[in-house]
Amino acid sequence: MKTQSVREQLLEHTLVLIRRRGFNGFSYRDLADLVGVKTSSIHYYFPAKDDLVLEAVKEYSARISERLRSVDSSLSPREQAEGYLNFLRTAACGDQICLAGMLSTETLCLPESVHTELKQFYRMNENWLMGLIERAQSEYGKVYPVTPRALAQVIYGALQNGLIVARLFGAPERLESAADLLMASVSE
Amino acid sequence: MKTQSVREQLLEHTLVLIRRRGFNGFSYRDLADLVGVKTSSIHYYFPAKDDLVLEAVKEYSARISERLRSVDSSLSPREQAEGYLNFLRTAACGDQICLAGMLSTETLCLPESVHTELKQFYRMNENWLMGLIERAQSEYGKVYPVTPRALAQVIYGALQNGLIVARLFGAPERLESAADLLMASVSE
DNA sequence: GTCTATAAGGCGATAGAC
DNA sequence: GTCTATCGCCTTATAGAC
Repeated sequence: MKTQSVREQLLEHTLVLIRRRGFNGFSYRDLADLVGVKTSSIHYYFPAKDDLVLEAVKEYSARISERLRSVDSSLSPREQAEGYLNFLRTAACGDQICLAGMLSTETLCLPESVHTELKQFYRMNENWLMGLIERAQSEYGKVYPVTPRALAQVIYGALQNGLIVARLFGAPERLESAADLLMASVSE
Repeated sequence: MKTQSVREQLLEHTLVLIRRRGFNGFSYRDLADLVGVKTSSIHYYFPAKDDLVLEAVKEYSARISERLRSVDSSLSPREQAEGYLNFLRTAACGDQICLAGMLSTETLCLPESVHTELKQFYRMNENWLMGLIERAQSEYGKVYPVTPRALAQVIYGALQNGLIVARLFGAPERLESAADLLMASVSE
């Protein structure tokens, strides 16, 4: 466990708070107590709550981007999908959903700058899944009832909802219907 | 426009407020101002905010239940699905997502009684879609890469996420990828 | 039923000492 | 950088008059 600066600790706990309770579901006091500072110290690093959430979504997006980028593309689409799903399965066993999935329901309460980041996040994940599907299509000659783009959007949306519903039902296996469709879509 | 009792007006505006901004995103003051009463009057009908949200989700669920029940089951699966989608398309053109889709992200802030209603709501919609898919399977001899139950869960989750993302992107057509998969799944 | 008044505390945010 | 102190407002909720 590496030592973190106060700013890093604030951002880290903000990620957790948002993924658990949403932008409107936590306060500066909650965050300050977790880090062990006073609320006024948060304002030193993040003048307004909008600044905090913007930095949080940028950080979260950067982490997922790095994770996608680090996937070994010499693996088969099936193996790549399995790795992607195992990451989501870990989340489905806890009480945190995707940060973007949470914030996108709070769209009307968030500034344009956050919308921009959230849209980019969705596109990044959909495009990555679409790449897998297209490769399975060209290499295995698979045929789909809808376009690879539409299928990627459906699967990604179902995975997002799967995390939400897994937590609601207290049943991580709720993610598996979407996982099954993804695996079926990229398998030979 | 029928005259509504104060209680009915409160519930009606609560549905809109939750679908726009979520449970943590509106206050008794917001609601009171919309109806034109004082906040203390809300407490007369709904002692606590938890009571208000519970009644709201029950009312919303009853409306969707009635809508599903009233679908003419002599229509083809394709026609039934088209009607279901047109209802969702109307929502996707406004700024309100599904009430259950919104509240399910706020699970950790809501009482057990609301969880129970939300779970029942998800099951109702998934079962209805599964019925369509199973009928298409038996009547048209369609084969799916996953079970009808899993496919119904995937499609319903993708439709829920579709409403959220349609609003985020300001693009109602974002719902169409999930709509396309549903239509492909129930067409001859 | 609806109101006024108020309780008791939480909210984001700022000023200024250290 | 972090603190104390405070501002001004909002929050849910209740008591009691009408």
